[in-house]
Amino acid sequence: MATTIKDVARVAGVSVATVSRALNGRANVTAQTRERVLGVVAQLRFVPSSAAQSMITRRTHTVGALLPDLHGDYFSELIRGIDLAARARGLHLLVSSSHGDATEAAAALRAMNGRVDGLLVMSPHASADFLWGNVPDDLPAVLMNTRVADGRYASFAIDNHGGAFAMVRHLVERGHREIAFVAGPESNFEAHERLLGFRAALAECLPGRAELVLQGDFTQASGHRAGSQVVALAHRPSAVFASNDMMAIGCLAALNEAGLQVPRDIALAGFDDIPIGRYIDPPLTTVRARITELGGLALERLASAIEQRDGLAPLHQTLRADLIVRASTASAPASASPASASPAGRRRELDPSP
Amino acid sequence: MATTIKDVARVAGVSVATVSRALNGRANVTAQTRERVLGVVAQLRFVPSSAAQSMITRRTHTVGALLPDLHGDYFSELIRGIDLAARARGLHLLVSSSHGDATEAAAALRAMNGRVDGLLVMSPHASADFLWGNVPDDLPAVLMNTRVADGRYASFAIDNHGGAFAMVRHLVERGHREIAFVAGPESNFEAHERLLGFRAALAECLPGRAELVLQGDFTQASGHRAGSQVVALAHRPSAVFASNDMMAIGCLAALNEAGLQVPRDIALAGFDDIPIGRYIDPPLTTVRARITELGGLALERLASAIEQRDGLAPLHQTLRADLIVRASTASAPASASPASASPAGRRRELDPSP
DNA sequence: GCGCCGGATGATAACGTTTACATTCACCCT
DNA sequence: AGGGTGAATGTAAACGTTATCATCCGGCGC
Repeated sequence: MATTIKDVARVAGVSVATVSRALNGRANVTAQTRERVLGVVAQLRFVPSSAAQSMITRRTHTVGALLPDLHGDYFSELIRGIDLAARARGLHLLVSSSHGDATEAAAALRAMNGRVDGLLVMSPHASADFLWGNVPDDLPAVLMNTRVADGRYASFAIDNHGGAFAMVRHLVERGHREIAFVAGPESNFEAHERLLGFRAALAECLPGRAELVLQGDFTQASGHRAGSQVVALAHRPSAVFASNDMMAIGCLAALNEAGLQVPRDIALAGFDDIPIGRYIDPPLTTVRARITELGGLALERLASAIEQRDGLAPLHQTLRADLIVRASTASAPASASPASASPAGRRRELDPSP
Repeated sequence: MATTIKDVARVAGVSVATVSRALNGRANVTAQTRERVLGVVAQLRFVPSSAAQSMITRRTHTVGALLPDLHGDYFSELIRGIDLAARARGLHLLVSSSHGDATEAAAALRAMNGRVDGLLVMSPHASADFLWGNVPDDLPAVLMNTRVADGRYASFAIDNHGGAFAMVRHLVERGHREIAFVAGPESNFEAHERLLGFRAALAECLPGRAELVLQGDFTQASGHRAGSQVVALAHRPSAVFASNDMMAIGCLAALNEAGLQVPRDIALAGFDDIPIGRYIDPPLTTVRARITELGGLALERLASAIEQRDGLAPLHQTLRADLIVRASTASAPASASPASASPAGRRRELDPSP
């Protein structure tokens, strides 16, 4: 039987109201009384029941994060960004992930109801209807990397399209004309955007070329398979652009196993800029998706939506995705004329930030 | 103003007690009544207030996880293991991490009070006193990879000592006589255990040799620094054993930059078996720390402690850490005689599991 | 035919806070 | 001097559930 505010009141010789006021730092309590109360609180090791508190204040000081998965550096960084921001705001973080289908995601969403003051949603299942059906109207929510763009929710996204576009342009500038693209899972919004960016760039930079798209699912294993497929092609492309770093790394392994050297024999690029990317050999050219920042921004946004219920405008913000050129696309292919050595306005590997 | 159980009762024309019974699947409710109630519940989109529920039942159906950090694959896998097991048990997961010092960790611990039914603790600050002072006596807790071994809490740990020992033995069998060890942060319990395992193996397999220990902090960057130090050594060791994979990968980059080839010029080994390890070039010999499993087991254990309050015996369980031999330690150093080609009882890279 | 039994349901008291409102009391102003 | 003022504190009503006990009612045994 845990100690309650009544025990504190009794021992301190005051009423429960005074204890509550002293604890919550209300003004109208004598310094002397407050001190006595706080002393008793410490002595009894009293901790207010957050259930009772949130029942009456309707605040849980907790936000929920609905994630599709937890595999790999990507989500680890995302959670880290969210957690950091949440801690700074004094909010707790309830995570829920690994739900295979929409039904499971809906159940997870519903189960969070009442436990959280707001919701951070990153889910391939997050259609507008889905959210509307499972999130109470008055619960603030912020979307991350989803296709939902109606006016109801604020949302943040990486510029997947622009990033993919920039990467293709970079490869073309390096002299590549045959670029294989390793796609992510078809149902995934980000994967789709990256594919569209690839296509758009292809249409603009290499008009008329047939596109070479290999199917992957964002896992290293699928990248490895794609790499093997590339090796087996009769007419081998001079560059492979994997739509995330994990697949690029899997692909690299397959290429190496086949005796191909990157970038001498074939160029390789990824997407995300996961920390590991700069430590593999060769360091991976990629697109920096600032995922930690994405998580942090989304949480900040959610926090202010929670604080001032009236609600800010449900703005959609896209985070720039910068091209990071490293050694894996270093030299032009033998068949092509060397491109300009160092295009301006391109980011080199200078910054020490993770 | 959310709908409450009273609204449901009013609309369904029954008492709140009956609604509660119908919702909780109690036996003594007519099928007809239950159906009507459930119909109204669906119609009103009623969701019970978990605050009110947990206030009276004293159950939150939530467990808290206190982690030291969230960087990298290690924690990502740990959280995944915990989340998977929690979902299977119908428990929610409240994560808290990134607390630099003991004071912050204590605050995090205290803030979880009342929000969770149990605690999963992995913290370098988790001394016995620390826990005793900040965790209520009646709150079940399970420790992971900590030095606390008194009888109060159940705990799980990776066999860091045994894993490090096995790795050194493997390297010695491969003919290595000069093995550099890249240590983790000094305050970290796991890092310490791995160092002790290294020392013990050295004492047994290469008695009389001076040990070569480089300081690291489990980050890739520190591994890179250690690699540079190794390169600069007048008398270069024939193998580097980094006490986690991330440092090994950083180290690999430094070795490559210096023109050294692994394993031809120098052997390299890590610890943890993070997923990325098998996709780098060369694939990394390492020790498999089954972290996902660790998280899952710890949660299972906590869940049963929560269910039957009487409390199981506070047993301590150590998870075997298997040696995984890959290419990064493939060939014997030029100076040594080739060891037996394939020592029995050693694990080869066969299994497809992550 | 009457009392009893047991299953369904209702009324209501918890649970531990916060907060609106009431009370007390010292002090000050006219 | 007397009433008004305002700060400190107390009282009690919420909050939305669950659980305990009471009540009701039909059926059944004697």
